[in-house]
Amino acid sequence: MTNLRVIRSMVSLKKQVVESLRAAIFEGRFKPGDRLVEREICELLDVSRTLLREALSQLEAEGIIRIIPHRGPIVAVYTVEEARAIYELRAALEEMAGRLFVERATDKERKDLEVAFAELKLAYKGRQQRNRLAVKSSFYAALCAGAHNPVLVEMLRLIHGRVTMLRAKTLAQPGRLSLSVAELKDIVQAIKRRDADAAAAACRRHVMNASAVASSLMSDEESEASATPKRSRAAQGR
Amino acid sequence: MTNLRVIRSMVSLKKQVVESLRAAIFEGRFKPGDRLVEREICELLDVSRTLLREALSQLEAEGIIRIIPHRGPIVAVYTVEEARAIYELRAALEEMAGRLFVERATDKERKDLEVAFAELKLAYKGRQQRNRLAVKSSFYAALCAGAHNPVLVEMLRLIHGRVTMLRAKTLAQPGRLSLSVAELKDIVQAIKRRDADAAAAACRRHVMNASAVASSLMSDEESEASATPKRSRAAQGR
DNA sequence: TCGTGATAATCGTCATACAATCAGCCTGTT
DNA sequence: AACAGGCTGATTGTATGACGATTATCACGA
Repeated sequence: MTNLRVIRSMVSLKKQVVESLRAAIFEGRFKPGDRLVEREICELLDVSRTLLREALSQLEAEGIIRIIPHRGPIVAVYTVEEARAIYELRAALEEMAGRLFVERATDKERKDLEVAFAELKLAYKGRQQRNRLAVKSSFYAALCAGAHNPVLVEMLRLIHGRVTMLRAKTLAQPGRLSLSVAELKDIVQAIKRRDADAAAAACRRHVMNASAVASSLMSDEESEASATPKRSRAAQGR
Repeated sequence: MTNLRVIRSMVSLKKQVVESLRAAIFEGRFKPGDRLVEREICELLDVSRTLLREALSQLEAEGIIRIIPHRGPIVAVYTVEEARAIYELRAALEEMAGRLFVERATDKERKDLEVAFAELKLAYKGRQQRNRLAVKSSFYAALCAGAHNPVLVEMLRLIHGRVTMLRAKTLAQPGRLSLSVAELKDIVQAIKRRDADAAAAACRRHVMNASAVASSLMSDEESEASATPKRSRAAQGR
């Protein structure tokens, strides 16, 4: 059954714009707090303001930018406490995913997960940063697929977006890599044993470790920021 | 400290449009599957298509409408299995909220919750449907406030939106009311005892009961719907 | 130094336009 | 009668340009 379909992937320009902006932000080409002036971005992407604004609306709904009335969109800035909240929720959701996977995944899905993990283990030995993100993301995709809960997957997508932004700095933490692989291995093994509680616990542990690293980094940076005389920010009326 | 602020409730027209549409859908003025033709809605709300489309984008992100390429937006239709997924996630989130409330709520927040529950108990004795929704929503608001996790609250908002749509039919289920109050009472009491596990369990139980009712109703309706041949809508202009 | 007003930059919203696509109808052919 | 194909109208996707409203900037005078 070869795929005869015509390209037809006219993915509606708008989606292209959304993805392009999201990618740009995740890659750090726009940093938290940066203003995204509409006309500039229009020229950059070569689309109309109408369309761009629709895309920005969507990104705001995803929580990766904030649109301040009459000032325009800025890349979202998370406070330490929001970061904690994000990881806390992520822990709950991934715990749930791990448990559901054990309860519901088909044999094929279990196989897929193991394959994804094998690839991940391999990629983490190498040195390419790029590859790692892709591989990790496909590991998560496999985990999500086995949970058989589309709404959970949707929420995890949102949360992972926010985590990606937080991780902008956390990345490339020395020693964290091998630890991370070990944690994921725990998950995979618990799943293999069909031990739902252990899988859930392993998922939660993995997130909480990541959270600990991230939040220690963030608080460093925060204190350093508050020590630096920062340009005064306009009061946001309450 | 009187409030001198000028009205300034220029809540950005766009937000008004979003809220107006959301309310209309929740009230059942548009039903799942209905097409939302852009120009008609424009006239209805007396706003430009530009603005309307931004609002629709946002509603799509919230998951209460779906935009089908080149066919336009329709009110979201959930399958039985999506409904199950929604309640499943809601259970997990509210369980989390209940637990966090016990762990973190201030005395004032605990008091607020009890007040909200008292009002709810009262309102459920009365006969006004309207009031009940408002009161229940403020009960949840109190619960969320004490959890001290803004991201959780955000996700719960999304989920509750979907539940509201599912509940369009589930509502006014006889006997469910007093049961529901009893379940909420369990939550409040567990919280009063500062028993996090019990509070979490009570929250989960409450959602799972609601889920059971909803899904039995839905499956009834589903079988009936598949038996009835759907009618096509006729064009009115002649 | 501090207000204060003028000025520029940017956003919020609108009206309009047009190509691309979809849905239903018509028609001609078999 | 059935059906392929084409025509037409409705609707969406995207672009353009405009204009008032609001915020930010900055120079200027008390």
